[in-house]
Amino acid sequence: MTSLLENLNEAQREAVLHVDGPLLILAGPGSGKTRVVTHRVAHLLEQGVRSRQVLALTFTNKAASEMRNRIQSLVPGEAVWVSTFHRFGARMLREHGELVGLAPNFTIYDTSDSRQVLKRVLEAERIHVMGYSPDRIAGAISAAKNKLITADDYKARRDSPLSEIVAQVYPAYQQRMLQSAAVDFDDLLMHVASLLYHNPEVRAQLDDRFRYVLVDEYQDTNKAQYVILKALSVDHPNLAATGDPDQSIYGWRGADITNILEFERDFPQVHVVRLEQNYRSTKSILRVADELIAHNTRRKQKSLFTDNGEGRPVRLIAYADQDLEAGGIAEEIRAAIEGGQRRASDFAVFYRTNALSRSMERALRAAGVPYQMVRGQEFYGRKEIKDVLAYCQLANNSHDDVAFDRSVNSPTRGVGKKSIERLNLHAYRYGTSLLDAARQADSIEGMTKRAANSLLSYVKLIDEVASLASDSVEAVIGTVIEKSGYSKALRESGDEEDQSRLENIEELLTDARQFDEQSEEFGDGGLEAYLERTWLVNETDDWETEADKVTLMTLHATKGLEFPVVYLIALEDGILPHERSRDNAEGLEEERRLAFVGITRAKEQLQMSYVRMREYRGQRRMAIPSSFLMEMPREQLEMVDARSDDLDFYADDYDTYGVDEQYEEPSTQIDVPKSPAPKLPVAAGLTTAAQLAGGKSTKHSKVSPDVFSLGMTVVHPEFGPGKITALGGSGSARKATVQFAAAGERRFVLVHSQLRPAQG
DNA sequence: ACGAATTTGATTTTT
DNA sequence: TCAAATTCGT
Repeated sequence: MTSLLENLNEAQREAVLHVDGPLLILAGPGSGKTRVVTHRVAHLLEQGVRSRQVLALTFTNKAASEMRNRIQSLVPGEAVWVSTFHRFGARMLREHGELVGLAPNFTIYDTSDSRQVLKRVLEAERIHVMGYSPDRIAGAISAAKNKLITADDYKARRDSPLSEIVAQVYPAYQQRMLQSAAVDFDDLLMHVASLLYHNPEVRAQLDDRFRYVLVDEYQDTNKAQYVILKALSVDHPNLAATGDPDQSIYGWRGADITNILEFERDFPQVHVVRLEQNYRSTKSILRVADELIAHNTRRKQKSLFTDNGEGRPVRLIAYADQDLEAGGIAEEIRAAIEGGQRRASDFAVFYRTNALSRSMERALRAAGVPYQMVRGQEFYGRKEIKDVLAYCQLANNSHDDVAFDRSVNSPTRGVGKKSIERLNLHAYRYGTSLLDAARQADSIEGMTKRAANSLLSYVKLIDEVASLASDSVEAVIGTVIEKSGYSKALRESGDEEDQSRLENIEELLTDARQFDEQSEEFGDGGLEAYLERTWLVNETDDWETEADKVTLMTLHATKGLEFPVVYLIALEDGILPHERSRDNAEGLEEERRLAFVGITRAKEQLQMSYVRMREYRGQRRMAIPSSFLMEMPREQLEMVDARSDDLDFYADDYDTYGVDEQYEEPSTQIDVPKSPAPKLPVAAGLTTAAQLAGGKSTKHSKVSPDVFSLGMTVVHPEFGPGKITALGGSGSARKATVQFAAAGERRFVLVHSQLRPAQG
């Protein structure tokens, strides 16, 4: 009991001790929010609240699993339900979906799947799109759903041609989705909100079941999420929201900052706690952030403070162009690493748009500095993975026409465009699914004998897969891969790319096996559960945090993270307030928050920069410094003009921040290296061929994933000796990237790999 | 049905 | 500029 409150400040303690009634935790950056939330859950359980009655909702899987783990370590053995909003929505719809006309075995379409459906509908309904792209139309539908405007409620506005299109296509799209027993991401929330609204008994039942609801990042909730939360907090109004209006950066995705601004109005008896002490950044960094964000109007007054040291002044540099900017930063990072003051992983470079990473990447590569980009390329989104999963989806839900489309002719089996067209017509005419239409392939007019036969054997395969559904997922996917001829086609292809596709498919099989093992232990397995995971959990959720590499990412991706040294680049008009956002006040404020979020990620050092000339879409253009720079305490910034050649930034001996080691800064020149810097010794420490010999004998002995560490020399029976260059995840999810002497770089899921530490 | 050629259009992207 | 998406040609 006492231990729970140890090392908490006054405000944190207040939040942790709050039990009944609504609670709003306004948590500034670096204020120990997660600690407060997890400790509060532990405290609730100590007060006799049953763990089944607690529901914690997050936006990302990463946040959910972090919270889950931290609660677990505080109160072992207690099963609190921590979930993303969308997974929660999916779970509710599996139970109560019939109330909104949804079959329980529904499929969840990702963005590209639902875009596919939309295009179909636009075509089938012969809707004049008047030059609006499907993406644009989909965006409008999504926005409507986020605002909880249903297809029936949607009304076209006279002044908006786009809304006229939406008014036509939205109902048709929604009908098509329901027919296919499918939902898109937005539906997961909208359907739940709607069923809670229309079914008072269900609402009451769930309100009772989830007595204590916690929400993370409340500033990012949209209307649908707001309504869900509200509905779960009528009879038991114990909603605890944590968030920070100043970090609301997803307005463009439907997040409504009003939710957090008006929480107190929505829940009159709310207890408000402000977490204002920052444990992350130096005073100078915090001051810059604070002064900038003070220019926003839609916010809650907070006064951030820190006991940390003053630290170095925040630097603002003007470079001549982007290559000098990137080169200067890369060189500085290289020097700090080489001088031993910093590790590569201490550094992060943030930018507004992905396109800005290019020059930075080039410069880092030239300087021989290892880096990683947090990318959006997700494992389950890869073509081959989606292809294989489509068979499973269809076996699970025979109405899933998108899955049919995707799988019916991949690998190619002689069912071409013409046959599909006839099939479509038939299905449309008789109102059946494509799969059911295919069952009657031989009686469809115009269908060639060849195509009909192919279709019938395809249907047979799907039926067989469906009959396996109660088996292990591994068996299901294994069957698909073999009997569909998918792996055969890849094996026989000479294409290099197909080779890696094959590997990915094998990784999928491994992933399925891992899922089977886990569900054996904890229950809740089966094909549908597995599919749901592929739809709602993407692999980028655990990127390699342990890798000793410089991190490059967009500002949006930085939320929740921190780095000792941060470079914020391209602070230019039209880029950081982005040109598409700066016209309206609302948009401009969000851009400012984006800058605020970026700045407050920095622990010890922050450098902001802009250039005078930027190459943009092929055009060289004069760049104007961001207006945000004028809103910062300029007299406290260390301003540097990189035109002068002999600058010595660290000539003065600044107070170094806080408890940290006082390190010596190299006196770095800002001018760009004239010749490429020497490459890092990547292959250093590799095992010799002699050490390899013993490797194979360890092949089947189990090794705990925890024995592996960064930089460790390892041996693989197939690929030989290598060195671990990156590590991520923990337990059975622990993954490693290995640089092999002979076989290049490869990634492994450690529990399943044959990777072993090298002996000797 | 595939690869080449060309057209287009271009923030951010938790799910 | 440049990459993705569509169309074209075989």
